Amino acid sequence: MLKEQIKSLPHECDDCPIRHRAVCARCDADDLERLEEIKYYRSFQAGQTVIWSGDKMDFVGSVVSGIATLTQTMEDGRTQMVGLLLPSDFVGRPGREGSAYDVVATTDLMMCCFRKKPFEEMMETTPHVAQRLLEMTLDELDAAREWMLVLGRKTAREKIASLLSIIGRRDASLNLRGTKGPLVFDLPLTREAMADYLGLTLETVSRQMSALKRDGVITLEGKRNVTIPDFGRLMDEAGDDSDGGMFA
Amino acid sequence: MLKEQIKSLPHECDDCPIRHRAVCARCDADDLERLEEIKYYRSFQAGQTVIWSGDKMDFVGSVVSGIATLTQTMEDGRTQMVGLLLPSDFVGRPGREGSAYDVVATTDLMMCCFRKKPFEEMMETTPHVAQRLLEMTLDELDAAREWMLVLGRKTAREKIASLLSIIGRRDASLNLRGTKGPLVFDLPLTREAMADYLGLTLETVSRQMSALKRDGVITLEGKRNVTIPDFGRLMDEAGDDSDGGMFA
DNA sequence: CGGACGGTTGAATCACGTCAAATGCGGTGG
DNA sequence: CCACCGCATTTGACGTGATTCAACCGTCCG
Repeated sequence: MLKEQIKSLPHECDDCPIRHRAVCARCDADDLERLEEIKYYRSFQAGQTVIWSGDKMDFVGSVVSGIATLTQTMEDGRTQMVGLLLPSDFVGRPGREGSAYDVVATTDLMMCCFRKKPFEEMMETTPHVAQRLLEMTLDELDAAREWMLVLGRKTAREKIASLLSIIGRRDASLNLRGTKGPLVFDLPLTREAMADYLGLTLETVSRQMSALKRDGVITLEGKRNVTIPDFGRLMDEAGDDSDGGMFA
Repeated sequence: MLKEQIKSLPHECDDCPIRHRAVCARCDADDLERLEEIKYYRSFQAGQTVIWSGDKMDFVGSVVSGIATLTQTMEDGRTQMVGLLLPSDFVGRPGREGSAYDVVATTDLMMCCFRKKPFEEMMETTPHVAQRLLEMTLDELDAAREWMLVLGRKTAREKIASLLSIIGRRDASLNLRGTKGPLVFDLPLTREAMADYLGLTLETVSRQMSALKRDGVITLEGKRNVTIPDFGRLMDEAGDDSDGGMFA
């Protein structure tokens, strides 16, 4: 798992796994050529901090593979996750010096970075990048707002079910599987990270996971491998409309 | 208060109160001319619903005056506010048919609306609008994330203090007053709306307001008029760094 | 006057947090 | 191979902050 980094040699954009979803999704060949000039790859090990809140950022970029978290921390140590960065998600904000959040690699992580200054210039001149970034930011805003409902109004059990359904759905859409039949995936988060995501303590997370298992909503193989026998059931537990909002 | 609507006759953009903050902030004379052609004004009374979640939206627009809320509701009636729309804030999402949220006028409200189709076309052709919208959306995303920390990790008392400091600060910046000396403003929200904002019950809101009053953090004149004798003290109660992040 | 509405307050309950101890597992070294 | 450690996780007992349910108040308005 340590030497995975070796295969992290620079890709060509053409065969980049996030080519069609990332901030560069709408770029044409010319745009890509310009991007190639200002881009570079960086890899991080699981647990490593990508940026500290308040630190100066001289790049922006996309998650190519792996998972990272965006967290905010209060002086007394209480922390809340405010973003979960999956492949194709964008990191950093054009037009701002420092990072507003801690960014931490949860798994081994590969990032495609762009030097910030030239990237900002490119945003002014080529519309494709800015358009796509707007679209992605609007999506993130919607996700953040859904998350606010979870944090503000759902019970612990509903929160867990919501998280599992989000990850399960996202995983299914990545792997092009439908939501019929049992859904199996690895939970890429520790109990503590789940707690930070949901505004709970890790003990409560653990208890509710056990409860969902006991009640047959989920099955666990080891601590991290989750299977969902009935996705509709999980949606009910999450308190969500179980209408067909799949593949959003 | 009913006949306020009468003075709501169409403005010229030139003397629009939100000219320099709204989505049109960066537009030049030519851009404005194009906008004028697709814009119209709509007014709403306090309590009126601007759009229901799921309804088709044939416009986007800016809040010119008054306050509106963005809320999400679960089937069983639990509701969470996910946005507080103050003058200059943008409503609606280009490239989407329906509204994802309920939008409700909290006070009497004036909106500057643009027909959606032509607005979307304009976004493609004139960069100023899209650039400004991206900037505003990124700001909203930051606000949503700060709010997530409030919802997930703060106590009831801290939540109330956070809300008061947000409204107080915003009010001070609108009226060009500093945060030195006592700060006085009208609370534009009912206890219930505050509860929906903070993920609390209205009883808890009421109790904590009383507690903050009892402890001298705030003073109330009637139910709605708040004065903050010491803003730093309020920030402490909110659990925020009381550093000088003013006028962001 | 009476009813609607927003707000306050009290008492009882409960969901979740806190504190503490136990379990299980992979890794490391003897 | 086994003893030992570190770490994530589970589980239990207990405390508490926020919700729930309910009574009550003041103001506005027909």
